[in-house]
Order: sequence, then structure tokens, then C-alpha cells
Amino acid sequence: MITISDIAKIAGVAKSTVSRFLNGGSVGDATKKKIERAIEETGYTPNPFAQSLKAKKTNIIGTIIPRLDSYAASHTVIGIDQQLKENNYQMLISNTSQNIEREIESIYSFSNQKAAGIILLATEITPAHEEAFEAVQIPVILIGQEHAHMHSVIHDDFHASLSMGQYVIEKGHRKIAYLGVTEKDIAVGVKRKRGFQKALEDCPDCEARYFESEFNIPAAQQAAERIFSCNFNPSIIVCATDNIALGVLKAAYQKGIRVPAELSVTGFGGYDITEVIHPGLTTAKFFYHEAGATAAKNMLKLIDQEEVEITSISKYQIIERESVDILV
Amino acid sequence: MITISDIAKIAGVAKSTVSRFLNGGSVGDATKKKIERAIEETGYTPNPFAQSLKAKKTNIIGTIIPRLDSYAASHTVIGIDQQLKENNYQMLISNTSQNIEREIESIYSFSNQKAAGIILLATEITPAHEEAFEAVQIPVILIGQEHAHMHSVIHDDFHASLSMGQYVIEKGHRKIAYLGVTEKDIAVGVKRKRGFQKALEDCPDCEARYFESEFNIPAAQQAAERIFSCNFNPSIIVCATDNIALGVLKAAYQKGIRVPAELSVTGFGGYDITEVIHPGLTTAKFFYHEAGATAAKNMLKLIDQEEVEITSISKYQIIERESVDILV
DNA sequence: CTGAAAGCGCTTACAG
DNA sequence: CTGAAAGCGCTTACAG
Repeated sequence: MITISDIAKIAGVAKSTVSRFLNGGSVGDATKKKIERAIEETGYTPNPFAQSLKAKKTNIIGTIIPRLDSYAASHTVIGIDQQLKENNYQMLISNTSQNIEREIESIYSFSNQKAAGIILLATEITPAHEEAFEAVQIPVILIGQEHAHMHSVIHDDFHASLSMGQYVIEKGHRKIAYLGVTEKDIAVGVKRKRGFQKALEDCPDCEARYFESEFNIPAAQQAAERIFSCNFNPSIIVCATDNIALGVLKAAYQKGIRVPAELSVTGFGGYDITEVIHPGLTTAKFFYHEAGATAAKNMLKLIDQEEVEITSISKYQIIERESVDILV
Repeated sequence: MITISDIAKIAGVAKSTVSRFLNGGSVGDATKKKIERAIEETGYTPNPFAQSLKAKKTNIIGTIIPRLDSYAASHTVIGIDQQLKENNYQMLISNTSQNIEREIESIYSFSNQKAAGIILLATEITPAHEEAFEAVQIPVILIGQEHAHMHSVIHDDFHASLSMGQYVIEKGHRKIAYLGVTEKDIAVGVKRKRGFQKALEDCPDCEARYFESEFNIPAAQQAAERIFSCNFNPSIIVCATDNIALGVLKAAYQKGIRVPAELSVTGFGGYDITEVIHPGLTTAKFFYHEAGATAAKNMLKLIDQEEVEITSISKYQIIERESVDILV
């Protein structure tokens, strides 16, 4: 194990000079050469623990995610990671397995590890979250959920859903089932529903019914079966996520309902798989990678005490595929 | 910021006593009480940098992954993470974006951060890898690829593929296309092919042809088109991964080839999506989560200087769904 | 069982 | 531009 003292000795200078060299301070040309040689020779690399202990700060950004095995989460994380890497920051992941308590713990734990900031892929912000963020006093960015006092990067759930609603109406659908999720989730549960409802306002002869599912595919299948058997007979099911749409598609196949001839389906997300399946799923694509990168950029600004808008809105794109029948 | 000295002062004891208390050393009952109270009062938690600086070791396990947006990778990582967490170790992820050089860098970087061990989700082990692992001198576990001198956890590629071959033959298929990947990838490219070939040995009237694809879906689509247009007309395409199978399915749909009536398809992996699509994909399921957990367990043993078998083999399971036609 | 002291590898004023 | 010294928060022999 070779330390800064070794380098100092080899180069024939003081430790403080080596440290200054390492941290970009002013060092004479001759000494610079000597130090460079010594470092080269030995392959020296500073001990990050000693650095952090003194400097009382790190280049670590803690990222808290509810789950790792989701398209949205993994692509967001990749976006964060890339951006951070480019700026010589390091991302540390805490996977909480959708356990809110673990989320809170992770906030304190990152703070304890002297993380320079925390990025939270948010589902629900509870008072305990607010309290924790208040307590740790380090920059925080939320992804996916808006908040009155905290910085966030969100997807444009409302407008994406408004556009999707308009698209569906434009294609001639009038009996529409909306399959959403709990309103505890503001972004997915509330805003997507509101956007859809807004679109309906301009369609007096539309008839819509609202149903609720969990996020996972089996739950969505069951929800679809409830819709099938409630004698509403919609021409389309607008689903609040791609996964829910996948569950609906599966339920339809199992019941022998042809998509889109007998039933149309749409999703939200733009997961890769929606393009691969048959029929391709019409969906509102969000840009997870980009949103992650934006969050990372904003975080670095926050760390540098720069101004950052409280809410950054990421864009969306309606992707037309084959799962929506054209009735007009 | 409250330190061990503060606790010592408040409790009226020496720092070393507090340290001993913290590390489970022998401390008198009365002092124990006082220290506990002081810690409680202040919410003290030790500075991990100072700890690591002194102790010269950490509870960090570095995990190097080629990509994060893959079913296999994310589930393996989740398995590692859970197991590590249970044992008070922390997982640090390095996502290399399939860049071999970054893999090598990550090895050195983890070593520099004093990681207690490194787990590598391996695709190809180059001499540079071997050199790096030699140099850093910390426990290493490979996942997914076997190695003569390094510890690894692998999937049972050979037997899974043998079983899959036998299954396909048993269902009456005789003209079989095998769509594999580069032999640089020993596990996927070589072993799965060998297992399949082994199964064929017991089928004298079988006719097999071998094709090659990349891992991604568009490449698999193109490969499928090559197979379609080479007038071999197999009754089945055995694909080396689920993703490749997905690409083949997509190509078949686009050409109007019905699955499984006109063409059967199988995969390897057991990704969740293979169950959701229609027809469901017959595949050899691997247990990524479990393999990750096994790797983590083995790593902890290695750290504790316990014996660990050089190669741990994870199991597999053939999952029958609808994508294989029964010809007998 | 407990404490004083040294030291881990670095950085940061402070002099010169 | 350069160096000596103090100190970051902890742990670890060593005495007692």
C-alpha cells in the first residue's frame, strides 16, 4: 500500500506539496515533474477514505429506488449513472424493495455516509420522508413525483395522458375503460387520470368507466377480467402503465378476444417490450434515461449552489402501433 | 456533527472505551449504560470513513455488471444485494455499458476503494481481467462464466440445453435451426450449443443447421429472416436466449408465419415477459436471483477465509408453454 | 474493565 | 512556490 508520504519521499518534497499537486494547486514545474514521475512509478492512487475524512465531503450521490427490476427504474438509474460518471461523481444505489421504511432508513444512511446528495425515485412522499430530508440537510432531487418544496424531475403525466385521450377519441373510440392505479400515487394514479378526463371533456358522446389495478401484471389480468365481465363492453382499455396493458393483453388472449379487432389497448411508459410484442402496443413513451440524466445534472448544480428550477418536466411522445383499432 | 469524543465526554469515559463498546469488546455494565444513553441522546453514528481508514477494510462488495437494463443482470444484482444486506455488507454497483476496458478499470477502482471483494457478472474473461484480479489481491467471484482458477457461480448451460434438445426431439421436431451467439461467450455461445448437439447425438434422423446472432432483438430478427430465406425450412428455431427468441417471434409475425402452427420457437433464460406474451415462450429458466445470492454467500465465506468450491452450479428448469408445436 | 497515546492517509491554514 | 504542523474521527496495542 503506497501513500502520499511515499510519493513525497520519492519525489523529495513535502506531503503537502504532493497534496497540492493532486488537488490542482500551484506547484513549480520542476517539482510537478518529480511528483508525476513518482506517481507513475508507483501507480499511486489516493486513499478515498482519508480524503473524505479530512474534506468532510464525498463525490457520492445516493440513489434510492423502490425496485431494480423495472424498465423505468433501470433506465432512469442508467441515465443518472452516466451523467454522474462524466462529472467524476459516483452513484450509490439503495434498492428498497418497495419498502417505505427502508426508503427512510436509506436517507439517513446516505447522509451518514456523507453523500453529497440524494436522488429518490419517488412513488409516494410521506411526512416521514419530509422529516428525513429536513434532518439530513443535503440536496435532494425527486424523480417521478412533484413536490411543493423539493426539487423534482417529473414526467409530463398530465399532458401525455391528455394527448393519449385525444388520440383515442380521434380514432373513434367512445366507450372507454380507464384502468388506473391508486390515487396515493399522484403521478400515475392522479395525473394520468386527470389528463384523460380532461380529454373527455371535449367529447360529449363519450362514455367512460374507471377501474383500478395494482402495478403488476397478474393484478392487471384480474382487473381486465373484471372489466370483461361487467357488461360495459368498452371498445378500448386505456391503461395507466405498459405493464398493466401487458396484463390486459394477456387476459384478452386467454379469453379469445382479438386485439385490436375486438378490443383496443394502450399503455404508458414506452418499455422496449411494447415494440416487440404482437400487436405492438400504442403507448405514451417517457424518457427515463433522459430524466435520470436531468436529475443528475440538477443535483450537481445544487451541490455547486447554483439555482435549479423546483420542477423540471421531462417530455413524452405518443407512439402509435397496432393495438388501437381505427373506428372512423 | 457528533463524534466519538463527544460520546466519550458525555458518558464520562475514554474514546477507546466507547470504541470498544461499539465493536463489541468487553465493557462494564455501568459504563455500557452510560455510553448507550449518550448515543441514544445524540443519535450518534460512527463516521464510516474514519472507521475504514483505520481498520483498512470495508464492508463493501463491488459488483461489476455489463448492463443494468437486462432481466438477467437486474435479478442477479437483486439477489446479491439482498444477501449482502442481510449480512451487513454493502453492494456497490459499477455499470460498464458492455465496455471491457471499463470492467478492468472498475476492478482497480473497487480495489482502491478497499472493497472487501468483487463480484463480476462475466461475459468474457480476458488476460487483462486475469491480470487485474491477480494485482488487486481481493476475493473475486464470477457469475455466469466458469474459470479454471477463479471462483464462479454458473448456470447449468450444458444440461439445460441438453434437456431442451431432448424436449424438442421428443415433441417430434426433426428439422431444427439452432440460433446461437459468438463462441467468445463460453457459457451462452459454446455450452448451450454443445448441450444441444449432445441431445442430437441420440437422434439419427434429425437434421440441424446452426446460425448466429447478436444478443439484441433487432439482430435476432435479422437472423431469423436469414433462416426463413435459406430454404432450410425448419419446424423449430431453438434460440440461445429469450431475447433472441423474442426477435424470432417478431420476425415470424411480420412475415405472417404462425407460431407454433408453422414454426416453433424456444428460448433460454425464463424472463418474466416470456410468460406474458402470446403464445407463451417455452424456455429453459435460470435462477438469476438465486445465483446472485449464492455468489454473495460464497463471497462472504471467502472473506472469512472459509473454503468455497471453485465452481457452484445453479439449476435450471424447462418451462413448457405454447410456442412449441407437438408433432407426434 | 478502562484509559492515554499513537497512528491510519490525507488536507488545510499558516509561515516563510 | 514550498514545508512543518495540526487535525479529521476512528481503532489498536499497551499499560494499568
